[in-house]
Parts: sequence; structure tokens; C-alpha cells
Amino acid sequence: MSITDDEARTLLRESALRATAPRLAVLRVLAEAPNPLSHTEVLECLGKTDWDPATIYRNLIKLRDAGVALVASHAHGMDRYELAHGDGHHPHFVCEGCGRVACLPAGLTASMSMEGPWATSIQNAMVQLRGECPDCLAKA
Amino acid sequence: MSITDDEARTLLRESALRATAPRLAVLRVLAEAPNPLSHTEVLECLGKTDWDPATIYRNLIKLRDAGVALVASHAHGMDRYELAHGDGHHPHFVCEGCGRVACLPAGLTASMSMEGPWATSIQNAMVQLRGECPDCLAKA
DNA sequence: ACGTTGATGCAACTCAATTGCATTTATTTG
DNA sequence: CAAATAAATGCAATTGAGTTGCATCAACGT
Repeated sequence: MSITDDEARTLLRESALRATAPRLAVLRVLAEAPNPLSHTEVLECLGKTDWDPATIYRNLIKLRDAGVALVASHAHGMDRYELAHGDGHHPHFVCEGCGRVACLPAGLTASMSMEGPWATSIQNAMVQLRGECPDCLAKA
Repeated sequence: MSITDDEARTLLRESALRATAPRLAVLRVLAEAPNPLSHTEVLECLGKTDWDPATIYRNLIKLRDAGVALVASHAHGMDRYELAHGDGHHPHFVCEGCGRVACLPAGLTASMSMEGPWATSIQNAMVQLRGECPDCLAKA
């Protein structure tokens, strides 16, 4: 997946966010990433820039707060962001070994009978399938 | 839920873990807690003791590694532990507001059509239903 | 172009998680 | 039952993600 500069600017305008250079770059990195990325990983994807890490960090927060991105996983103590595509929620695979997070196809169906005080609180669901990724399995 | 001293010692012996005072205490706290607890929360439940926080921390790790406990949630950057009861996996509710994690009844069924390299990697599933807990809803 | 308001750079700080090492202690063994 | 041994603990220090204050700068609505 990728995103054009115009698409990115439109997306930001719709969310009342200013189209700054680092913000557009973060948006592009997230759009092109096959998996959710942590702050550190976003920095790596950006390569050498003269943008402050805190700026990238704040942009991830902003995008998340605006609903443009979301935190797909907190695994291994790291927030990993992905764009909030309209394609609904999909499950993720989380490697217990290296912590990598991969998107899985949305072929999961779930039904739940929920009662009590929590029922009205539930806003969304997060499904993580966990285990050792192919790489980590190979090492062992 | 609670646990007797004998049950705790047996459980530890089966896992080849020594029955030390802090370890038994951690086990008891986890057994009595209605929700998954973070390291900090375990310390709070223990009250004033002369055990080092690092000791409690390492005990949580040990119990997890031994399969006696598991990390039910990484929400809000904190690992929250619960005993790995035989009652299979149950979903959790995670409050986006305060980060509290609550156990939900295991009334969730899911089916998944999975192919490709990940299929063989999947060892277990984690389901989190997210939103604002009754307390946080009340504040807003 | 101009002003308002949001964004950035820099630096510092918080807090959970983690580790090294010397000492103590629960279990194993003779 | 005491010595041996491997694990657990206490203490102190470190890592690293996440977060924030503040002065400066720039996007964009008028």
C-alpha cells in the first residue's frame, strides 16, 4: 500500500491536522509498511533526517488521536501503529520471540454473549494470535 | 479465588520452582485478584514488606516462564499477570481511559480460516475488548 | 502579506522493565 | 542431619519507551 502526496494532504485536512513535512513522511511510512510499526521502527524507515524523534513521536500520537492511525499492539512494551484503514479490524500475529507484529487477513469471525456492566463499555475488539514467527522458529 | 499454602507449594514443586516466602505471597496475591495485576499493583496488594521490588518482579517472570502465570495484557505499557488457570483462555476488557484490565466470562467463540506461513506459528490467541470502563464513562 | 494557532527542536524527566553481583537460603545428597 | 549446590534475594544501577515544558518556527485561514 502506498499513498500519494495529495491523498495524504486530503486525509490530514479532513482531520484538521496541518500538513507538515514530517507528518506527511510518517503518513507515507505507515502507508507503505506491511506491518504495524513502533516509534523506533518508524524512525528507521525514515532513515537519516533532521527531524527530532520527539516530533515523529508526537505525530504518531496526533494521528492516533485523530483516528487516522491506531495502536495495533502493545506487545513487548512497544506501541505499534498502523493506518486505520476502512477495511475494518483485522487480527495480528505477535511473535513471542522477537516481538514482531504482522497483519493477518481478516478471516476471523467471532460472536460473543456479553452481559453486565461491561457490555455497554465495549467499543472495539483486538485479536492477537501469538506464537513464534517463522524466523524465530527457524532459529530454535 | 484463593489458594492454600499447600496448593501453592505443590504448584511450585510441579514447576520445579522453590517455595520461597515472596514467591508464595505473589502466588496468593495473583490467586485472590479478580483481575490481572501489574508489577506495581502486586506490590500494592502485598502492602508493606521488606521484599525488594526486583524480587517480586523476578518472581512474576519466573511464574510466567514456568507457565504458572501469564501476561494477560500489555495495555498502557504495563505487563499485567494472572494465573494460568486450566479454564482455558478468556477475553479481557481493557479500559482505554485508565488502563485497568478486567476478566470477562469466556463466552466468546471464534473461528478462523488461516493459511500461509503463519498458520503453523500460532500457539494461542489473545482477545481484548476495549473501550471506557464504567468508572471512566461516569467521569465523562 | 499577516496573524493565529498548531508544530517543531531541544533537553530533561518518568517509570516499567531489566541486569550484575555478592549474599542468603531452599532443596538435594551423602 | 549436615554439607553441597543451584536457585533466589537485596541492592544498586541501567536501559529504553513514553512523555512533557518551553522557546521558536511555520502552516493556513482571512
